[in-house]
Amino acid sequence: MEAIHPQTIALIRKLESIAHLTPEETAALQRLPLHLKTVAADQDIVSEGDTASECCLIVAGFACRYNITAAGKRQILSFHISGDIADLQSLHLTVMDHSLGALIPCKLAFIQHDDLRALMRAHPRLGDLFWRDTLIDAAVFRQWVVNVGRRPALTRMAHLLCELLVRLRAVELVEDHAFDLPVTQADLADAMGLSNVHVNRVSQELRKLGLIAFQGKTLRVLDWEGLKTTGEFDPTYLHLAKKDAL
Amino acid sequence: MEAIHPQTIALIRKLESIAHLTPEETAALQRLPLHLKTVAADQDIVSEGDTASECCLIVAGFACRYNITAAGKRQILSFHISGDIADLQSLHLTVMDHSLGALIPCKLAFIQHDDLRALMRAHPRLGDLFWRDTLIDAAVFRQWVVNVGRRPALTRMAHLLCELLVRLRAVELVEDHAFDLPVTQADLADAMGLSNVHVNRVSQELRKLGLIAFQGKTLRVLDWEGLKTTGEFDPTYLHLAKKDAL
DNA sequence: CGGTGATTTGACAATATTCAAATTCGGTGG
DNA sequence: CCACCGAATTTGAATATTGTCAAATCACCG
Repeated sequence: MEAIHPQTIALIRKLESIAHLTPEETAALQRLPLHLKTVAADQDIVSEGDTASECCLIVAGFACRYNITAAGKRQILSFHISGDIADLQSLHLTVMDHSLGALIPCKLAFIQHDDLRALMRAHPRLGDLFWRDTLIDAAVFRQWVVNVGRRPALTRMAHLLCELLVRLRAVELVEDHAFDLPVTQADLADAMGLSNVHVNRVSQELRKLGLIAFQGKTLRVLDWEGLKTTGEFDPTYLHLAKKDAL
Repeated sequence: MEAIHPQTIALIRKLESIAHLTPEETAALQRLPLHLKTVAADQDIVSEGDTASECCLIVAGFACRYNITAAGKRQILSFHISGDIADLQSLHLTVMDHSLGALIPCKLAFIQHDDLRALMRAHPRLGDLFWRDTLIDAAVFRQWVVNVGRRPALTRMAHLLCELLVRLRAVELVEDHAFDLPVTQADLADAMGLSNVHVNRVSQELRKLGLIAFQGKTLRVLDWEGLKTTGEFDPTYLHLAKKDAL
């Protein structure tokens, strides 16, 4: 009998945010064999060009996928939080076309592709759910294309913060409209396709508008409706199952 | 016995570009029930907010997925060509978070979700292949984030043209480094997050550099190596099975 | 406290946008 | 076959947004 892994709690919470799980499915997820690991801040978890035979579940921390252009500029492609399998696509695209890096120290749990495949064979609905998860991933990429391509800097930043709040709330990491945002303005700049200087100015403006406030590394949303309006934010693209309090 | 549908040739060619198909799989694809339809230029095929129960195979033409921002600006998210199932994601994300529109008159073949599900049940490898296809879709979105977020306009346009050439060549729509590009500069602008005026200037520069030439609506790549270099183009992210002549 | 990294500020430059008008292209009808 | 029409492309000038560089201040951690 395999052990029950407490690290899967985050994963189960995440999957429950996008679909319903049966007790059998939950139990099967809890029995997934895991290889635990911690990585320091600014370390690559998987690098562009690598051939993957396992997927990386973020148990705790804050990670991102990114690419470096020929000109040496970094573009962050997505942020990943507790419960995310950040490189689920490696199941069918074994060579990495981007890197996965830790933005702060992270607790990780690696799952062998073979174990995932066995799980999906035994529980086809979980297979569909994992597929759905990668499709939501893609929906987020699409919104980022819109954000970076067509929204001015202030709107862009508001939108990104809205997305983070909703995603973090889905896995119960938001309390009273406040959450940990343990990244630098330079990281945010690389996510939004802006310079760090400009992010700083836009961040100040969001604060002057009374929409947000920083208390150290925790971000408090002071005016959720205002932030959503400023960010033109519509959470449909996150395809959450529980649509409460959006 | 179901009929064999010639419209599936494009789909089969496309799928063969990203994986190998067995004769049985090919035969099963050819028997897929199709609803044929044609749409005029600038018509929506599926609109944001719609609930989908079928997927749209592009048999011929040129389509795009797009979003309109609150400020009324359009961001094109992807271009779709012969052989693409442009909204395969609707299989697991039934409400559309973006629209699918025809850029020129298109021949379409709609496939019911139920028929696709039956096909995948009978041929699990095809299920994996469709999943893989949506993952490549996501990989393209990621590259577009990089393109729009971190590459200057000239590089951005070169990269987009490289991508189109490689994708079109994979379905045998490129002859002698030339292909049909039946879209306006305004369409390209909306794909790259630029203004139409700037696209015009950048297009002129690519021509002055001797990298490309237009003959009406057909684009001829005069210097493929140069265009790849200018566009910082690495086709890995397209995850093609046949890597010849990249 | 001291030092390192993050944030903030200011001045200036570069890139891209907007607006408006001119030109070219492609198709259509006389 | 040519004239004409609307759409697409091209051009120019002025403007806006964002980037770059450099320095100053702030904040956290040992």
